[in-house]
Amino acid sequence: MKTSIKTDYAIHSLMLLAKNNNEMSVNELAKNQDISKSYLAKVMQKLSNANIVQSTEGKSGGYKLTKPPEEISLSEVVKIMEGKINVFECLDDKRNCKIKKRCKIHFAFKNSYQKMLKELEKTSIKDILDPELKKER
Amino acid sequence: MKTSIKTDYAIHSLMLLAKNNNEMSVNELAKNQDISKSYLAKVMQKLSNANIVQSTEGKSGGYKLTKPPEEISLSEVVKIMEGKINVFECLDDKRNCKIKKRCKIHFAFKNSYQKMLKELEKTSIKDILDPELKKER
DNA sequence: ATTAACTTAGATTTTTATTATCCGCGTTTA
DNA sequence: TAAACGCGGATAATAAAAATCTAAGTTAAT
Repeated sequence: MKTSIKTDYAIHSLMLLAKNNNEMSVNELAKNQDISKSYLAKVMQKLSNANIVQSTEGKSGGYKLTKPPEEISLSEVVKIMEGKINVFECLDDKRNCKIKKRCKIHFAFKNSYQKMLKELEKTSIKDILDPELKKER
Repeated sequence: MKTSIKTDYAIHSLMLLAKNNNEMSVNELAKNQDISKSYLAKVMQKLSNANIVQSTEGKSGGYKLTKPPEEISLSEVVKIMEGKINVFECLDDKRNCKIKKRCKIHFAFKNSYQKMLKELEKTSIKDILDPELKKER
């Protein structure tokens, strides 16, 4: 059980946008992280659709945050990037669990996932903007 | 982000063992759930190695619980079946995150996963043994 | 003692999901 | 009007998960 690399890309891209007050293009973001540009483009699209970043099209376009980094929690990012999550198999429709609504396994896993998100709410993009690096210089 | 089907198989098998006080073979367990026998065999092996069930070999062998179902939490099962979990990609070594120990992302995700497990500790195999079915009859 | 039903463990294959790439289009700036 | 960008769909490559296969060792009954 792990998060997709998309969540990783998203978090690090948001961090870059937070550091750089300016707009950044996918190209810049990808180069900065040394990752696939076209894949990152998808990630940025998702963030854009979720209104966590704003895009400007055309030449010299790019992305910028729609709100200050302290207002973007990891929970929010995870929810956007991981999409509809089925922490327990039973939660999606592969096994046709007939008592889904009353299923206690379902209930327990759903709750536990909520607790996870709740914990992630405590940390914002600003919080993780490595202040330790500054200290070390 | 979701748990593997192995966790699903494990939980349901433990439930079956809890209901059936007797030993059950992989064959019986698989038929009962209508799933792959040889794959379930792997799952049961893991549970056996983790000492959550006990196996007896040879003809008329099978598995039984090593402790009462109220003492087996979903947290325990998840930990066994999902193995070393990387809720955040950064936690494993794909990206060579140099500051792992001090990384705040790492820290946040680790914590959130702990919260998830803690919540799952509250529910035991006994708890999910569908008492609602009994009520409805 | 031999057979049948079982667990164990490794190796291999199949299937599915994730990650990455590609392409054509619409938009903006120089 | 060309260059640099975002958008979104389609497709390909890769990796991981799930399933299957095989051979061995164990026990109980015949």
